[in-house]
Amino acid sequence: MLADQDELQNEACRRLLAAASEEFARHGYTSARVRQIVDAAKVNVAAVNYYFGGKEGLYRATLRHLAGRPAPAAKGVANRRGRKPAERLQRCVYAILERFIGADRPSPLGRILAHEAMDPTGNVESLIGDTMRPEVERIRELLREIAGPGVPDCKLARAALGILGQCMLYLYARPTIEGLSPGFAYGPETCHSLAAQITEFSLGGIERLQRTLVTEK
Amino acid sequence: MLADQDELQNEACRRLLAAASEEFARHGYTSARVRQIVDAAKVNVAAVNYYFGGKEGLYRATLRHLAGRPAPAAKGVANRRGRKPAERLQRCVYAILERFIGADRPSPLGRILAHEAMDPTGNVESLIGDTMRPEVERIRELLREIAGPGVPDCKLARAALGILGQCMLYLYARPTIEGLSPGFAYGPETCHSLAAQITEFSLGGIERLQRTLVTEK
DNA sequence: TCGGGGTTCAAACAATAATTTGAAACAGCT
DNA sequence: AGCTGTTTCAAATTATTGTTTGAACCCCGA
Repeated sequence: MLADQDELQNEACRRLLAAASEEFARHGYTSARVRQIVDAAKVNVAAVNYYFGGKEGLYRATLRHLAGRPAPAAKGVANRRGRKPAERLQRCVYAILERFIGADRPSPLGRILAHEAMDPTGNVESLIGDTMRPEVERIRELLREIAGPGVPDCKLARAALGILGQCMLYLYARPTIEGLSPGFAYGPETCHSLAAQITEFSLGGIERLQRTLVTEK
Repeated sequence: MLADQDELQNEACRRLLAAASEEFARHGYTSARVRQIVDAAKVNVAAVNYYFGGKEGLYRATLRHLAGRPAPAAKGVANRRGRKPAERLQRCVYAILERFIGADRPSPLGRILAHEAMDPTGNVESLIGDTMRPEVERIRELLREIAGPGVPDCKLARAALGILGQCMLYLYARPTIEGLSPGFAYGPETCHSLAAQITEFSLGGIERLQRTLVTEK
């Protein structure tokens, strides 16, 4: 069995990881079939045991491999000072969409995490938290900046989750959405226009939160 | 094998369907184990074949059983005239939350549909559309009523999906959310306060859509 | 009491899927 | 070429899971 850092040295390993990403993304850990993976990877069945020690080992390696690479739009971009908070929010939303939904094709990591969220295997409890939490935190900071100190923390937290929810819908329910609104198509432009729409919508939501707060007082 | 309408006549069938709902909801069709189901139902393994002709038959029966019952908050309530559109929207959102997320405990139908959305088995293509589409349609009509004729249809459609997305997050990602914000707890009150928050937020979003449209012109 | 439909049961069975194995192929080195 | 360690392969093995079987059971009417 290979050491962790050797995972990509080998051609067979690389194809195996690529195929595994696809299969696990489509079906989740339990429903994924190693036969399917090795066929797609054009590799013998024994290879997964030889290199990764079994299905679960391959799963863990896949997770490491996918989560290891940094988010497509790095932190710095969205956080750069000197931009309006609204614009930073939009960049942040775009980054989430790109990372979890995928700009050109569905993001394997996103789908795997979605499966895990629905039906945890125990292999990623921390991973989910570690990859999601920063996103939510960043949004919440931005919202705080936009909304000012008046809006209570709990409402802001839920608003942040709401934004995340709007993004995640396009990850979780892609087949459903495509069936539901035939005009809707996932394409390279989708991420941008979605980010714009979600941001706009959410800014309005925040404004209204502020206003109703004032009214209540 | 029993005819469809006899599914509930029998004590064993009832327990079987109840247990199946739970198991399929937790893990989805493929990952669900019939042994798990029959154990929980305190019924012999052979029963599922005897009564339903197999795992898939049981799955279909479960779906019929769950989807057959009308939505907890019937159509009429949300659509009653003489209320402000905003209030009707909130009732509509609440109905969705209650139906798919569940007021007291997670809704099995919701979770099964979520699994299907992620990884379709082909047993419910129509069911998903049939249960989701009316909700989205209703929301879109309400939004049209609220937003007036100025906002283009496509933006309204996405806004409706966005609202649905905010709701669905709490269905899909329940374990994640609970892990992410420890203060958050699902309880009987959750549906109401969530509905209020989501509605408020979304009304703001719509307002802003109107305003930016005007500005653009 | 008897007999027969409907139901339950433990055990056998079949099908699917993961893992292991031992031999063969390969690459690099002397 | 001959040796050595690594990788690949088809086939065998084991594990898990869904399905079937045939006997036992139960209830009810003749």
